[in-house]
Amino acid sequence: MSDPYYITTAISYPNGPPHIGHAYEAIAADVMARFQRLRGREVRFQTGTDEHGLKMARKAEEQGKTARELADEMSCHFRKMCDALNVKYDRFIRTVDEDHHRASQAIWRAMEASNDLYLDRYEGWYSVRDEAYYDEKELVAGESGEKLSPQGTPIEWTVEESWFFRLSKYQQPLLDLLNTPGFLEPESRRNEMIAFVSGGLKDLSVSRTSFDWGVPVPGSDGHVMYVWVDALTNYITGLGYPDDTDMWRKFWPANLHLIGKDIVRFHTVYWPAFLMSAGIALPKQVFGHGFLLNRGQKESKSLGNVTDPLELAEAFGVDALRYFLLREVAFGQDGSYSPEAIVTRSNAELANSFGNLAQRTLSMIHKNLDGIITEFTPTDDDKALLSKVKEACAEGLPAQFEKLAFSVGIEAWMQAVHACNQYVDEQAPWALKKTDPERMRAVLLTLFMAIRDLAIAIQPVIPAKAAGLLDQLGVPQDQRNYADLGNASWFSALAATGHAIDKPTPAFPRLEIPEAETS
RNA sequence: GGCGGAGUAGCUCAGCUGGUUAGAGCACCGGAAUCAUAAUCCGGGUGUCGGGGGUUCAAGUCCCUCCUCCGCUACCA
Repeated sequence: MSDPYYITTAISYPNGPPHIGHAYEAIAADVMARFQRLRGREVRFQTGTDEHGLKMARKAEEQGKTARELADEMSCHFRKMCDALNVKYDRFIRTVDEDHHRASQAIWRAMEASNDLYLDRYEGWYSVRDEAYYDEKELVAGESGEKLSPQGTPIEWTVEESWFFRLSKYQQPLLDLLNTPGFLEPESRRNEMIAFVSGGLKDLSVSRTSFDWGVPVPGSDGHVMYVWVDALTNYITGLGYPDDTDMWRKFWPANLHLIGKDIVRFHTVYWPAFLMSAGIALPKQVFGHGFLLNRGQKESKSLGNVTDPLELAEAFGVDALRYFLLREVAFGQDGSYSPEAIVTRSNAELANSFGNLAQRTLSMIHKNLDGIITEFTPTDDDKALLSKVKEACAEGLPAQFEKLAFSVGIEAWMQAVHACNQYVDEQAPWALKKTDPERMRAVLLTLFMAIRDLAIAIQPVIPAKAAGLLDQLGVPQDQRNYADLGNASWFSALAATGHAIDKPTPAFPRLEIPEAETS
């Protein structure tokens, strides 16, 4: 058993095309998944779409389609986005999948068996858009005096029979859970949820009769599950629940649910309560990341500033986008992005610092050593550099990534890149070429070794570019894990093969800021 | 209304349990170098650390108060 690691993103509600926030979460999760794989762990990474609910049903109606047709069409966009962004999931789950219905009904029965579900009436003002009921008191007046939800969305008086979940019963266990160090991060979210649960919990309405686009409640005709019950269940569906599969035994409980800060409550209050009720182990960690703002502003259709993540990827490259998102924004906090910021960051760090380091080094090796990698005797300077690089790559970056502090980890890596450029200037191999060719060789090959470490370490963030660079170096595919950083003999092994590098090509071309669009 | 967070160099932000001249990156200015993707390296910051008051030998770092912004949450007439 190789230390299994199960990570999930939230499943996206596909009532519109994917936006930058979806891309951000998917990329962050993918980076973590790749990171853990490269650490030698057996990883399972699941993402997908949450397709049930009244909003989807109505949207389909508007478009003259069946809900299923709309779901098929929209879900596809999300899957394509993942594929385009090099997000390598093991399963792209859809809540319309047959096994998901089965799992949802199974967890329902398990909760029912615990006597946590009961039938009652629910009536009140219901907002379809918010998927929530409101008290009369909460309503606000619209422009023409009509009643609206606090969010300003239309509401309608609704009376329905509904199943309720005894959430109130789980107040104390939930508080204990939330107070468990590490369960909910970042800390600010933890405090919010503790405050919320401390304030008392009301039982939760968990079924609807007003529409049928959902998972049918077993043994209760006319009821479909409230959207969050089945949505959250996706995390265990993907492992085979309710069957006692190998995957289930290996990967549950999940190591990490990576979600947006807006749905922390569902994941750290409702979901654990459902699991406790059903007698299922709880996920080890939930992390609520921040939002990405477009030049400091939230994206919205009305502002007309919605960005298609695939356009960004196309304009700047997938890896540059991935690098930017994880490097620029402190994970857990909100962040801001703009084409200029992406270009600036990518050029400064990927093109100028790291890419150029590789290019200048490999170019000199190619020209002055015929590209041939050979053994050499390092001096103290060389050892000092390699030691610093190794520390950043094998310890600094991994320690931070483990804590989901991606930007801090990348910064540690960047420090090592700077140290290499500094070393190049100090050693000035171009001058040694005339005075001491043997020393020049040692310097260039020291850099060669450093670049290999740097490329290995940054793989989770920029997988395609890093692989391209490792290919240029001649590092075998199966020797690119973090553990290989500790392998001191790789260089000798490579030299023994008489390996010679080809004429290098720049791995990270400089980007240009696109012409300002007149919007 | 309550709880919590934030307000630090032009911009984005670090600054743990209070302690030498408050830091980093970007941008900007000057210099060096010329292997490299006009890339690199070195040097350059007198910032009312949101305002005011207080505690202390000493406060960005603690306390009070006010202002602004954000998050969660509640609700009265």
